[in-house]
Amino acid sequence: MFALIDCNNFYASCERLFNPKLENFPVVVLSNNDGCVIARSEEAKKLGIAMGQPYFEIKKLAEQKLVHVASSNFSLYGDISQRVMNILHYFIDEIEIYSIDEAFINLDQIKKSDLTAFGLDIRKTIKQWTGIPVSIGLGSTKTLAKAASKVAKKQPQFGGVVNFINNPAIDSWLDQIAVDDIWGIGRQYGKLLKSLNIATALDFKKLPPDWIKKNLTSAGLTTWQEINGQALVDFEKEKSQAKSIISSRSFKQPIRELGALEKLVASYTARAAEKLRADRLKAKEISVYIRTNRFNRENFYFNSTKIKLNPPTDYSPELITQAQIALKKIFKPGLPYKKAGISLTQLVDKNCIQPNLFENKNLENKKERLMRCLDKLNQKFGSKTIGSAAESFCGVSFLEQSFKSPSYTTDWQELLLVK
DNA sequence: TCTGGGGTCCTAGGACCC
DNA sequence: TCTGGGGTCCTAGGACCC
Repeated sequence: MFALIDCNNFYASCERLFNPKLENFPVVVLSNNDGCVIARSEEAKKLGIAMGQPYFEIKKLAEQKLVHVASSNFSLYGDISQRVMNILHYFIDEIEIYSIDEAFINLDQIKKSDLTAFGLDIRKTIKQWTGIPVSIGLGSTKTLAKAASKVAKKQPQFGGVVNFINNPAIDSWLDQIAVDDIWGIGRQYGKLLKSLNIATALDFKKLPPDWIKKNLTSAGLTTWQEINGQALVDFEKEKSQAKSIISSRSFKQPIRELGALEKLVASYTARAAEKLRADRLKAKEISVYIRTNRFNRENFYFNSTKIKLNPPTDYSPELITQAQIALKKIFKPGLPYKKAGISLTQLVDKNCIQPNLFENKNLENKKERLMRCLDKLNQKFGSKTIGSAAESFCGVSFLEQSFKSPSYTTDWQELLLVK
């Protein structure tokens, strides 16, 4: 038995915490470069603003309807997320943090007769201690718990907690959940299913498994089994080791010069390398990609290439050197590039690496100490305090964030002032 | 004019082997 | 004219998640 705790409209709710005037007003949060809408308050949803909609499409509406528009403030959201997760830990030892705004708990470890009341208690405490509203769904599988949390979010009469465990009405609720709202059914499968008149989670539940396997592959079959009450997706109490680390950005204005791209790729690589070292991993492979505007079909250019790293490394200068070599291989002069990114793949535990017979132990130790020093300085004095000259630090920002709220809880300079 | 970022998993098909 | 059978491994692309 599982419960899913899901923060409502999380980023929008975070923006409200320190700006209570926004309560009952529409709020949206934008992606990087203030490009797309990535979170909406209930009021904003009611205005018809869609998830992922480009900001320029709703700008007029937002002005007319006094929508509060916020650029994304991930240091704030990350910190509030931690506070919510800490409260869950207060109730229970083991939680599975599924995303920045969601966590599963395994109810088998709860010795309580009334699980719904337990959920209500969690919800009330999170709201009281952080100000963040959450929805909680309980189910005999993770997929059912997810579905229950959707009902909890949409049906206020349940006080934010819906229990599907031993619930005789479960099928009538599944009949009210759109098929593409099921965890594991996305846009493409949703389209396919709807074209066959399979509109709700209940319709999906009744499909023959062979058909699911054939058309939605094995992952789809797992979803079907979970909807039918067979728990296949395990509770994961330990965070699994990362398999890849990605760092990429779109540019507000297109970039044509190789030099500028080199600097950006270097800084993305430095950021990914920092994460790599924080996770005590090394990479066996680095890949780089660049692309032009994907909404301009005629002259679209995308290319990527990868380079093997032997031996595996977490040393920023080496990674940056290789990233720039890769970039030069795929760079075509004169194109208006809109995005570049790098990814580190084939990650291995840094302590489980076959050493090179001819490696210079002394030099390797020096490199490691240099990286440790770099990470410490950047931690203490702020990111990008020091770094590789290849990153330029030229002061040119390619990122636009016109509506960013202060980092109220993570930066001494930006604490909330109280009169 | 303007369109995010960071992940995981599965599968078909192509390369290779004998 | 006609051209086997049984494997493994890798990767690109496509699905999904938040």
